[in-house]
Amino acid sequence: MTKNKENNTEALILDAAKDIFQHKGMEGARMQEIADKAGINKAMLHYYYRSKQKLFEAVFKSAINLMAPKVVEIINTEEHLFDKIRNFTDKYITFISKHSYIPLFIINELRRNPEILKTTLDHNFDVSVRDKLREEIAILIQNKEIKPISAEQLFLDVISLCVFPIITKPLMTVILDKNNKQYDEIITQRKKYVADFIINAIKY
Amino acid sequence: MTKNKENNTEALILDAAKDIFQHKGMEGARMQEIADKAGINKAMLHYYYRSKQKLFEAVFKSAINLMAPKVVEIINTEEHLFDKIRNFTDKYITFISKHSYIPLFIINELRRNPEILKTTLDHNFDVSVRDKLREEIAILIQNKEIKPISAEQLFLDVISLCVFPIITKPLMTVILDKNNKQYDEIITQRKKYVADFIINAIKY
DNA sequence: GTCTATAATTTGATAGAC
DNA sequence: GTCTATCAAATTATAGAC
Repeated sequence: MTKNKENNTEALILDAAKDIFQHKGMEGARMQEIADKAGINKAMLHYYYRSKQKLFEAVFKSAINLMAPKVVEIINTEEHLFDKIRNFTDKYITFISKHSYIPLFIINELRRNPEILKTTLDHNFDVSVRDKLREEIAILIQNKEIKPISAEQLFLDVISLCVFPIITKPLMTVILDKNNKQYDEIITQRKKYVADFIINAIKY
Repeated sequence: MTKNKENNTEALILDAAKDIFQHKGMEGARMQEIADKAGINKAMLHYYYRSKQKLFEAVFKSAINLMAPKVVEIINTEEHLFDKIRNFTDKYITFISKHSYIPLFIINELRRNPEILKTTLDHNFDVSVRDKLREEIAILIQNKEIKPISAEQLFLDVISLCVFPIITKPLMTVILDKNNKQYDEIITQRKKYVADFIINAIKY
């Protein structure tokens, strides 16, 4: 069937493009390299995606749509905040470790083009999710379960502690004088460590 | 004097190259753009630095030599750990805010070329600094002033909480629904907030 | 839909005059 | 040391056969 073949090649190209773009960025990536990785001809990239820019945008959207739901998913559960934190740090560190190139890819592209998110993220991360977290925190503060902190700062803390040590692995292995395996073990330990750290920091 | 003129043009080129490379990366930067910014001819870049790669390396070394001493400086004081943390987070967030493009520049280049640090950083961040921090933490644990934590994890915590929210500003303004000014205010508040957060997390 | 061949442009680098 | 002019290579994009 023609339709299957179309989808197959198109998906093949996108997979190859993800790999190359996410590792080398927009400027560092070469269309020829993507074609080679996909095992097809360079002309096909233009047949399906018209230009390098359009292909890149498809990859970027795919990256955003992979990452954003993971954050929302856990915030939207009905657990106690402390359980949310434990769940999130564990799952998110595992997830980011598997896709360690994606956060940097997103951060970099956003610096090049700060507008690109406005057409992509708004639907995933809408007002209700933010408000829900703010309310939950407000109640816990009232009940004196946690210290008076802002939801924004806590959100930044959680994401920072999970993501930054993973994306800076090449730097941190040198600074901390660890080999790859030793550093991976440090990251594994963080799955539990970070949750305890945060909860100790905010609880009364 | 000829010598002055030499240094002047050379420095002019390096300044322009810092600006362009640190914002656009190795592949995104254009020699022509650097020449324009320096107000001189493109041929001059090659006269002083021979190739794009060599010019880039000069910029990278300059970035490392700007960042690394700041970390060592504060760790090497004789203050109590809690004061070190307060001092460091305050000064480091201020410093990184002023040079917000440099951390990402270093992280990205290290991913492209993980070997480059071995000839640059080793002298700045040597064994004695690491050992000193480890010892100090060991003593505080023994004295039951802080919970039993590893120096490596604490180091990662401190750097992550300071740097990540700054380099992800374009992403976080959208997620948290803040404008530039509001987000800068959040970062300013972190100068005190982060220290309290960390100390609460580790103290008995 | 897929391929080969090639056009069109960009860009790092150099030659050579002053 | 500095400039103009130009080369040579790389790279995106397209034309056209099958």
